Amino acid sequence: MLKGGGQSRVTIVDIARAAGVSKSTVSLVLQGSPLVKPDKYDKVREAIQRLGYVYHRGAANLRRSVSDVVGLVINDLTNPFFAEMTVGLEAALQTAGLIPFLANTGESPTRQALVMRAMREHGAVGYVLCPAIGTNADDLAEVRAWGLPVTTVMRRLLADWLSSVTPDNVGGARRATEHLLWLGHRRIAFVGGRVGMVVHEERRAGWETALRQAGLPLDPALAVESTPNRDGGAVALQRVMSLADPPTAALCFNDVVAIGVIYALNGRGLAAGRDFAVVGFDDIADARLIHPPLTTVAVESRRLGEHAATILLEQLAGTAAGPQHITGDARLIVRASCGAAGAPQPKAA
Amino acid sequence: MLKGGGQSRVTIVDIARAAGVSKSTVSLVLQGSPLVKPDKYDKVREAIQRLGYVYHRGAANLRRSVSDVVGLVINDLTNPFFAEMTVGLEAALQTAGLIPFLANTGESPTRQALVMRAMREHGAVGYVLCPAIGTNADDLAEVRAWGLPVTTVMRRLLADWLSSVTPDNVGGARRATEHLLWLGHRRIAFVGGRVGMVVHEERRAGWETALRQAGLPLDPALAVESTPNRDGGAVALQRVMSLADPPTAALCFNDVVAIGVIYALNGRGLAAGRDFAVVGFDDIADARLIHPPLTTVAVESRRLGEHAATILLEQLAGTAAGPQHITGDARLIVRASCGAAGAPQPKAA
DNA sequence: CTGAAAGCGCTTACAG
DNA sequence: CTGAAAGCGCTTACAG
Repeated sequence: MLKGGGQSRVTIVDIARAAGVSKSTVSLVLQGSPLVKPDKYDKVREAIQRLGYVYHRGAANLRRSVSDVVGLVINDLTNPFFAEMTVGLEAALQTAGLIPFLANTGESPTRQALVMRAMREHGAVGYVLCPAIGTNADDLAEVRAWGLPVTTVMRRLLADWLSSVTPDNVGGARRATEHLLWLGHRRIAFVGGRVGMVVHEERRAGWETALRQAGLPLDPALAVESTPNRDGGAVALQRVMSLADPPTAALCFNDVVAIGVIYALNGRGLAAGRDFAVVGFDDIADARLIHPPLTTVAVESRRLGEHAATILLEQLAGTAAGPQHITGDARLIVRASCGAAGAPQPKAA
Repeated sequence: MLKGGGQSRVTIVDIARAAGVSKSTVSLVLQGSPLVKPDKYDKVREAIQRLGYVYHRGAANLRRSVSDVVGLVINDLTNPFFAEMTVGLEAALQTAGLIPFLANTGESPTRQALVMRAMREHGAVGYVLCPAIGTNADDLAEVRAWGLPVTTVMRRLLADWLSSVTPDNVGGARRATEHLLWLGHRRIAFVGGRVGMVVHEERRAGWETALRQAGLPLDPALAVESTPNRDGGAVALQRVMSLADPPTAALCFNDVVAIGVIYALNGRGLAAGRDFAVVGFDDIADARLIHPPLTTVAVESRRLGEHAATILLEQLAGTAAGPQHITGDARLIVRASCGAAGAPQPKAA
């Protein structure tokens, strides 16, 4: 609200006067029209340079009743996984000539609503949304009423008007669990995350499916919730290890939780990959750098962002009929923390 | 460019008709003017709700010749340090009622220029810029010509028209080096970063100052450049350890480099904090979680972003005369990697 | 190939 | 307290 454009702004009228043409001609030059004669074209360009003219896209869009801004509404940019995804998203949209409004909601549904409305008032014609924890479909009722395309990414919401891009959480968790079973484990925990988070439900479902298909009983005590961070992982591990019949392996909600688990194992004098098998999910940058390197399910964060951009672009172009859904890859990457590869560093207990 | 606002947009004229008032009255209601009688006021609000009107801020700003958008141009959002800083920045600006256009340049000066121009065309009235590596003042000549306030954050540029917010790199590096000297080290390396990066120059200057004040000779072989990431840290450590007279301690360009150094030490059978002292810079989240916990210089990333927001707001309000400069804190945090605290985990060589 | 005129959605003096 | 009119910076038929 604060500020004007400085001293009186240079407009196409000024350019027209300086170049000795009408303002329509200037407008045509601005749009690269072939209708303008080269000599006038050059005069206009020269005047633009000389007067330091800057195109007022808002005015143009107002007249044409179009807009090229899209909203990117992200739950938590300080999480490297989401940051990576956002970067892929933003680059793809920018390449397509759209101008992305990017906002961080810090996992606050309230701020999310505020920000989406501000973007709308500024002409957003579509959104990519990674919803804040606790967002439900009702929170988006106002957004829905706008009738604009919205694509959720990573966190699916239960609403049929939304497009979505998610990794194959169920399949990835199933394959990871199958790998642990193949290594001979029979007591496999599922550690971390919160019931109610869609991602948690899906990954846990993959774990359950693998156990069921192996004919193993489902012990509810082996699935323990936590905050989805390192501390949560550490706490959850303590919980599960204090069971009468503790597990020998854990599939973790994500890599960050898995790293917490590895530290907690160290604290108990146990080494991941030797005394206990740990598998993560996401394949964040830290996964390969921690000791032992973390076996995990790789999710292509940047690609997920690009997929979301693709869907949004199709919706905006009107070539897509109704909401679209893309499921991204979730590939098991075997490193040392599950004990399948030889851990490179010999350690005394 | 793609898209109109869907089916014909609801405007204040529609609201005026529906509420049986003139459009000026609607406009006054929108601005919360006390001039409108309560009964008409309510009628208007009701019509707004019923017709699903959304305020067209672009049109309003065009008419008033003002704008509330500011540009946030960030080098690399996938780096947790910059992500954190950005979040502080964005929140502060949003709270002030501005609407921040956030863009990631991926360390590309070209993309940076493109993005800043696009923002300008969309009405940006000021910028906070964390410049891409390799940006020099000339790259910003066009930006400068716009005459808008620009605040750089973290990476200072040599240009007197820019405001800046930076941590106390020189002081922090000096204090860290003094601590290593106090612990008895005499061969202290400065590892990582690239000559030409202002941050590198400043931190290196702090290291040099401490050595000089201690009366120690400056051995140029002890300062080795690297890419500012883990791999760079690992490579740089190898370089410095292969000297005829290797160091016993290293001040690292940043924490990420320091973590690379710690891993490389492990690879040589050495333990940071016991066989070799390592100090980082930044205090990223990983610093306290790695083993051994990293002694480092804490930079308040979020605060830096908030400082930058403060400066920009003052410039926009016109209360600041000329460019402003803020230097943020840089506090030494002693953990185990420098050997001052007892490393908690006993390990065999 | 170029110029005069209308209009995008809003705000703001200015009458009444 | 409210309405008619002009105008922000642009684009787009429409004449010529």
